[in-house]
Amino acid sequence: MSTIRVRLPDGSVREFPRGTTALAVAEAIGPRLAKAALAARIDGVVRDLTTPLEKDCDLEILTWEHPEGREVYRHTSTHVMAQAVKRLWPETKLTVGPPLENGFYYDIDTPRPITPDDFPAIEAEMRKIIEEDLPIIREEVDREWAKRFFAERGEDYKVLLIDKIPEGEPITIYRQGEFVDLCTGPHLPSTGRIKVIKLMSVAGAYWEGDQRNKQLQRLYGTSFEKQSDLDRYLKQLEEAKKRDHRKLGPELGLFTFKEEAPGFAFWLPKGYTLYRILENWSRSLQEPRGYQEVRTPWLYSSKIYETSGHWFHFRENMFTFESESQAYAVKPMNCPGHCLLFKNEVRSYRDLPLKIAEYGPLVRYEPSGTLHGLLRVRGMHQDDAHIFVREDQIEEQILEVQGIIDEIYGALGMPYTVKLATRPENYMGDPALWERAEAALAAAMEKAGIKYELNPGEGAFYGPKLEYHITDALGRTWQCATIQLDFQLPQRFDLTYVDADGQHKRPVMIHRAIMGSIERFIGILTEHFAGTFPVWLAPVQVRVLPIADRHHDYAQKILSDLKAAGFRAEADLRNEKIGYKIREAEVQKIPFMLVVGDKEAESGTVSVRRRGMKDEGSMPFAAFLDLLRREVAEKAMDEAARKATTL
RNA sequence: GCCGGUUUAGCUCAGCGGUAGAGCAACCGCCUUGUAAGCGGUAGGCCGUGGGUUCAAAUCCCACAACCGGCUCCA
Repeated sequence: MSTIRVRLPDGSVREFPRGTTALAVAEAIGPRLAKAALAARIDGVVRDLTTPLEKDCDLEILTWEHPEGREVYRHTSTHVMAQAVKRLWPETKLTVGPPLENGFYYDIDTPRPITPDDFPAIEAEMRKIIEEDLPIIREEVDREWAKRFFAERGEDYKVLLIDKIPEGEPITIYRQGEFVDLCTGPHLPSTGRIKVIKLMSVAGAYWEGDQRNKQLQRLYGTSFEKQSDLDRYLKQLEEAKKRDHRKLGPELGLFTFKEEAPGFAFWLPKGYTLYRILENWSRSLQEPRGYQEVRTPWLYSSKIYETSGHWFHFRENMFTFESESQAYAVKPMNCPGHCLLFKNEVRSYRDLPLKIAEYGPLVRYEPSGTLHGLLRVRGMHQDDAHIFVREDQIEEQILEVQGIIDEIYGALGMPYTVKLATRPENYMGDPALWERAEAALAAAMEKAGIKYELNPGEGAFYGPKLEYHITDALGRTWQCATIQLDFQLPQRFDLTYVDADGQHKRPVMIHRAIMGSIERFIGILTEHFAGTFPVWLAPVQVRVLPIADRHHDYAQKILSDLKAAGFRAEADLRNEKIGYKIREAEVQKIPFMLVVGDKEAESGTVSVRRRGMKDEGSMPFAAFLDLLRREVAEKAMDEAARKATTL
């Protein structure tokens, strides 16, 4: 039979001579499709456009509109980049170069470090390679031949990579001009198909991601079909930069960092207001559920961490020192202290579940290179709690915590997904207990009707954990809330309670945090809302703007009434035009501006303007207070906040 | 911690061997102001810190620190 039947995505079936390439099929369908074609999905597998079709199949032509099409485009782009680098520095050794969501990178071992100053030369060479429109040819080769081939070319890493390919799998190489790379593909038909390229940055990266291995140069780039798409992407990056909490925090007077205390935030009055709102919100959800808040020491003898196991597992990450020949550490987490509190009294089964909450300071040594604004700090405070339970209470307690999580993330409009992190390599304790703990967490999620993924080997050393990954306005995910089940610390601290039968029994410990580090949480919220906090969170809710000096008395009266009603307000009494005052309030993202002049002072009204909106006209001051009360009580999201969180 | 980069006025940045500059903010005047920047003036800097090269260093070299982009790590 010399023809084959090809079924297209719309269900239609067309016949072609056997051996017709996917690209030829695209051409037969239409010249525009052929021009846009980047790759082909043949019976569900993404392949080169140049792949000959040998039998009846399903065929989909992939273009820029398909994520897989973009991936192929970026994958070829990274080959072009590698080729350019090899032309400029032939001694360069290649390792791996995958596509990314918005670009690509290649990890290379270069004779000297690449710097951004080299980018223009590399980009120019890339454009030349694109200009040359080199055909890209796939070849399946013999394993030994490939090893010899790459060894001769000095591509030592490629030889190592070949050894990692499982026996029996085909070894494929791709050629474009003088450049040959070990690669599974697929790729574009020729280098000329790439239109717009740009190198983005260069960074260090370890071979195989292992710190003990040699550090390579990771060269990042991106590519698009249209210049306008690149421009839009660069603009997006600019926008993201504008809502960077490290920029917004100081601008909005929330917090600042100083060289004298790396990794610690200075909370400015407005930021600390926000901080206290979040902390008190947490209290208001926990106290009715029977949590008891404590404050425990922040400096401990190393002995307590030897007991807990942290000394062995995390000594390198604690600030430790010696005093009177005794080793001490600044508290990096609350659990050991809470274990001591549990032991402070004889506990009855009637005391369980015992919920101990603490918002105290924690200090962890984070290596200097890892610090990142509020998102990675050395000094922090968690909305932390430990729940001591009987084994039969585990499920109900996890479900209760689940309720708090839903309330908090629901109010903030942040969806989450759950992962169950299981026993890591450096685990402590009896594997049988681990299995029970993992099963208990899984059962609780089943009961709550929440789907979860497994995150194998990512649990804490003392127990498995449920990780809540929340998604922010920019679509990034953050792990904030966590529920961890721990059979180990109760054992190591020899915690017991007296059960109904008079026997001493071992409690189980649930470690849980919902916002996680409040510092980090504020960093995330700042970027999520782009600083446009909804009125119930905003450090300043209202700013009163008098038109002229003669309205200052009325403005002051409005201000003091707002404060008396429990709102966070300020007045702008500077000698400036109203437009100027409004601009400043807008820049500070204050939810409500109250303009007051002759008309308002006479009639006891205020002229209301919401941030991001126009003048909304005047209303009696009492009516405005009602409006404000309602929006705060409802945790309402105003138009500007909604806009900031929906991109 | 590792690789690369950056560090000049409160902020954003220019200056890149020859006596420190701009805009915005701040302060002081004038204007008494009606919904996103009124006008004029004043003041402000051991050019991240410490060494070195040079007749001369913000500028060149070295070390350290902080920060930025990544990597590794994250109880």
